[in-house]
Amino acid sequence: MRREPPPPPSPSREIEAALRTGATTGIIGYRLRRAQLSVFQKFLSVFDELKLRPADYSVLVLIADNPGRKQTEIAEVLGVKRANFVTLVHGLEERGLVERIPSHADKRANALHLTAAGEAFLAHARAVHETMEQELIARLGGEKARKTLLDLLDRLT
Amino acid sequence: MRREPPPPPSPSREIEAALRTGATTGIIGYRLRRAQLSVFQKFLSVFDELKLRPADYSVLVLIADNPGRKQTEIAEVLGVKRANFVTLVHGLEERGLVERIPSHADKRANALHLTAAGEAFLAHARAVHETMEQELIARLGGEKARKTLLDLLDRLT
DNA sequence: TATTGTTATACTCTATAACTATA
DNA sequence: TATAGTTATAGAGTATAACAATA
Repeated sequence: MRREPPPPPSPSREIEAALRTGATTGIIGYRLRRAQLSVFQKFLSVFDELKLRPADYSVLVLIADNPGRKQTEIAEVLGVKRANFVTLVHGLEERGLVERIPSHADKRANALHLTAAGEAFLAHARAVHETMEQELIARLGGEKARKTLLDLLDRLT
Repeated sequence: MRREPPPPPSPSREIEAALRTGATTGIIGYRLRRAQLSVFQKFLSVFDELKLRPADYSVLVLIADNPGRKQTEIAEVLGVKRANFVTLVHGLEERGLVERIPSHADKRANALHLTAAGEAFLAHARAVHETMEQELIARLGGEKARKTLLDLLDRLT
């Protein structure tokens, strides 16, 4: 049985230790940012093959669960400006995953739907995501820990 | 006693409800991002008068607790590229908060210190931050909840 | 008048390459 | 050769203003 090689002592480790102790221990925003960046980095590497960014995935999920909604509605829920949402949804449309169907009830609006290809693609993406999610849950220490985390995060939002 | 006016039912609320239930309930990364953005937004509004961004504050705290370190060391711990750290620390230097003292041990390096003005400024900033932190802790439900959150976040990092 | 989608634009943050002066 | 600081630059993400078509 091989031992893990010990990490080399480096100045940055000393400083990191200092950052994590003493007067700076309780910086919630800082720890939140580091954790979020770490999870997003994981997401990017896992979804690299699918060419899906976090925003793309959330848009696909939201359209799938709420078909026929206007661009403005989907964008608002995700906290994306409608001006920036245009580029996002056009990219998904060019890949044949999303359809922008002109609404006959309101000729200004586009109703968003997934294509058949989009549904199939999302099914695969959801499976990939579920695997990642299970790994995160394992790291947290189980389902109960996940629920605790989401509850605490909601109180900050 | 007046009742709060009920929030108007809007399409976005319906969609948000859909997002928070069903198949998309457990997206840890999404919830993490929303909470982080919310806390950073709070930070920006609270520190607007001090013209301090989150990265600025963390740099000041780190220099104060680890005086004499090189730029590269501080930058690395914070996850900032040393190229981008230059602009950051120069800004703090122009405001008279930080000194870049050429190291005589290594003529390539700058040793970072806070000026007297920087120390005073940081003392004030720390007080402001502590107030914000206490508010976050209250929202979480107390010290124990904060400890639980930081522990869970560490497992994701 | 207000809203939907859109374009244009700008600002911040982040990432890489390349240079200089030292080591 | 490698490292510290620096400059230049490019790419995301995000913000606002303004326009045409429609409500």
